Formats: sequence, structure tokens, C-alpha cells
Amino acid sequence: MSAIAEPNRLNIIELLHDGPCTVGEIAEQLRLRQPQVSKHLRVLCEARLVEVHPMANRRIYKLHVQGLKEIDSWIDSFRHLWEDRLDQLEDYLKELQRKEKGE
Amino acid sequence: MSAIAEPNRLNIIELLHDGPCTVGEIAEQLRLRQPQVSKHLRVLCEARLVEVHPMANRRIYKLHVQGLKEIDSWIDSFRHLWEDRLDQLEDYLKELQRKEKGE
DNA sequence: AAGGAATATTCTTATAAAGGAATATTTAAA
DNA sequence: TTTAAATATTCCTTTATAAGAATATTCCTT
Repeated sequence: MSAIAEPNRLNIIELLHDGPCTVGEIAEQLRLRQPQVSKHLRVLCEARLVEVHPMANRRIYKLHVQGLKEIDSWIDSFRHLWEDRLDQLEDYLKELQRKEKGE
Repeated sequence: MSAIAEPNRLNIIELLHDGPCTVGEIAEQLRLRQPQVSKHLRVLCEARLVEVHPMANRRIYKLHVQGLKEIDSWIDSFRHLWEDRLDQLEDYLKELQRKEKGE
């Protein structure tokens, strides 16, 4: 999850959404230096959000749907939990208000 | 957003869900030291996720619904954006597959 | 007014993540 | 086989964040 928290990595993912890219292309588009791009790609790879396809001299990176879907469902469940708690909290506050009026 | 990324702070929010607490109570429940609790509460306060009500010697902390709702809707919109992109990506991949078969 | 809780703040230290520069590695091309 | 391009890796420095310890502040109690 922290993999996509980093702004540059999120940018990389957004860029890859338009299609596969080489490291150099990513570096150029995002105005980053090649070593940093490689580092970020490594993190994204280990998080299974991206996959590599070596093509001769170059390495083509593209999005890895499976991993992205897992992130998505994680966010979804996190949000549901969160929402339930908010609802409960609102009920609780309303209850307090009701009691105050009653006195 | 980074306010709730920190585990201890998330714990504090979860604890406060059961009702308002003083700093000492939070420290005791979560087995934390008082200064750290105060620091975390400060961050949560500045993020408007929590509010203080000084009661004599003590300070009662409770959840701040408005701020929590903002976080919730942020997560929601983030996820929607994310999901749309995943859908587009799937379409894209299916298109690729179709082309491959066609050849 | 003095002492003692409860809480906040300050200062220092520890740690993790990110960028920069240089270097290593792999592979194509000559 | 040597050279150059593309990429990865290593080492160092910087920065942000959290914890620890000590101290300051606030307010009640006596």
C-alpha cells in the first residue's frame, strides 16, 4: 500500500496506464533521473503492481492488473469499515443530543 | 491523510470510537507513554480528526465527525478514480487479446 | 500561596525512505 | 572483441517522523 503512497510512483502508475513504457521513457516523461525510476519500479514490481518484459537491451514495464485489483479491494474494504464506524458515531451523537433535550 | 497512516494514531481513533477519553486513559489503554499520546493527539487535532474539551485539570478528546467524513469522501473519490482506471485497463487488455486472436 | 496531578512541549536520538553520484551489468552494434 | 546504450545497483547524504527523557505549564486541592 505504501508503494502507491509515494507521489512519483503513483505518477508512474498513471503514466503506465496509457500503455507500456521503458525506463528511459518514464524518466523522460516524469522528468526524473534514471536510477530513481529504476528504484521506484523495483518497489512497484515487488508490490506486484507492475511487471517487466525484457526486450533486448530494454525493459518494458506495464501495469499488473491482478495486483492493482488487490489494492482496489483493500481500499474498498477499508472504506466500508470506516463508513460503518462513521455511521455508528453519528447514531451515538444523535443519541447524546436526544438525551440532552430530554432533560 | 498521513495522520491516520500512523498505527498508534489509528488505534487512538478506534479507541475514541467507544467514547471520549482523557490523555491518561488513552495512554493506559494503548500502553503508550503520555508524551507520545499528547503528540499524536496534537497531530490528530491539527488534522481535524479529533477535538478537545478542557475539563478542569484534564482534557477530554473525542472524535470530530466532520473531519472524519472528509477523509471518508477522500478515500471514496480516490477509489472511484482508481476503479475507472482499472476498468479501462481491462478493456485495453481485452482489446489486445482480441487483436492477437485476429492475427 | 504551596504542592501535586494531568497534560503539553522541548531537545535529543533513532530509523526509514528518497535523491544524487558513481559504478556495475547486460546486450546490441561495429 | 571492443564500444556504447539501457538499466540496475551500491554508497552516501538528506529529510521526515517517531520515541525517550526531561522539563514546562496549567489548574485543582489544601
